[in-house]
Amino acid sequence: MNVRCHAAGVSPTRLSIPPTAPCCAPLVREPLGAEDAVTLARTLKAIADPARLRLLSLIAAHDGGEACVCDLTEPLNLAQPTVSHHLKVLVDAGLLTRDKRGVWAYFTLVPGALDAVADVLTTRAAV
Amino acid sequence: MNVRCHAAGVSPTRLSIPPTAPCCAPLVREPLGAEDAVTLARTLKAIADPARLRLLSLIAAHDGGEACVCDLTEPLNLAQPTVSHHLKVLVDAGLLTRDKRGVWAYFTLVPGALDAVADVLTTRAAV
DNA sequence: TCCTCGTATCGACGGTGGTCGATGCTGAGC
DNA sequence: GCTCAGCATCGACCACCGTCGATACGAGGA
Repeated sequence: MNVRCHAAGVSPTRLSIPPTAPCCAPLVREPLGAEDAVTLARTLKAIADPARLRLLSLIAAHDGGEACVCDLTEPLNLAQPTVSHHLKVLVDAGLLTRDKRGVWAYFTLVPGALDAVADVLTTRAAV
Repeated sequence: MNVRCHAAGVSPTRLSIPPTAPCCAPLVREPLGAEDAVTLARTLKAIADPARLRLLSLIAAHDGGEACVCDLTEPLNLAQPTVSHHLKVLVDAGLLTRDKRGVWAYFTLVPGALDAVADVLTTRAAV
């Protein structure tokens, strides 16, 4: 039903995004400052929702690592405004990029964004 | 002011806790199921708060990797019931352990709990 | 026993967040 | 021009969450 979304098949413009550093130093190395805590919490709040976690997962697993809203509404069983709202939250958090091509809006994971969050949470020594 | 908290100096009982696996497979490998998403989101919601992030950080950086409520109230500039509430949330999420010795309650990071969350978020190949 | 201290629980308040229907906007096609 | 499809925004509703004062509980000491 959503096949035609990708039938358009415009060649995607690959933009190189510098790996985002959402915050600060590893959580367990030194006491977290108040401001850093707010910043990191803001990013984590964006991920800490079942719908948004599934959105990230669905987009990552989708063909080409990108998906439009019409691909995501059905598997999440949510209304279109709700999905659009969640996607906006993820974009504002720097975890997704929106690429509007024609009528469709394609969303892609920002490379390194999730990893940066994971690094802050890791208690093991960094690579 | 809080020095006497640790003046008691009871030898801590080191309990070996099996590394907790909060959820599931890496987020970006395969579409996340609805139930797994709820589970993971519950854990992330516990971390996605400035006060709780600082609590985790303060406890990790504290002497012996443990701290009591009286150590945490002042640096967070929060009332004691609020700190106690946040600690309860973290304990319920499996991120902290409460060890009540006498009048004081000592909190410790659950080893591997944060790492498990980080692993799910990581997009890189696991070690 | 009574008192004190550290902590947990309760109740209430205000703020925030997830959800949806209705509506507006913008390309694509006729 | 008009219409339609895909998406964003708005407004409203309801639930949940963070915070605090008041209070209860339990252990230690006088």
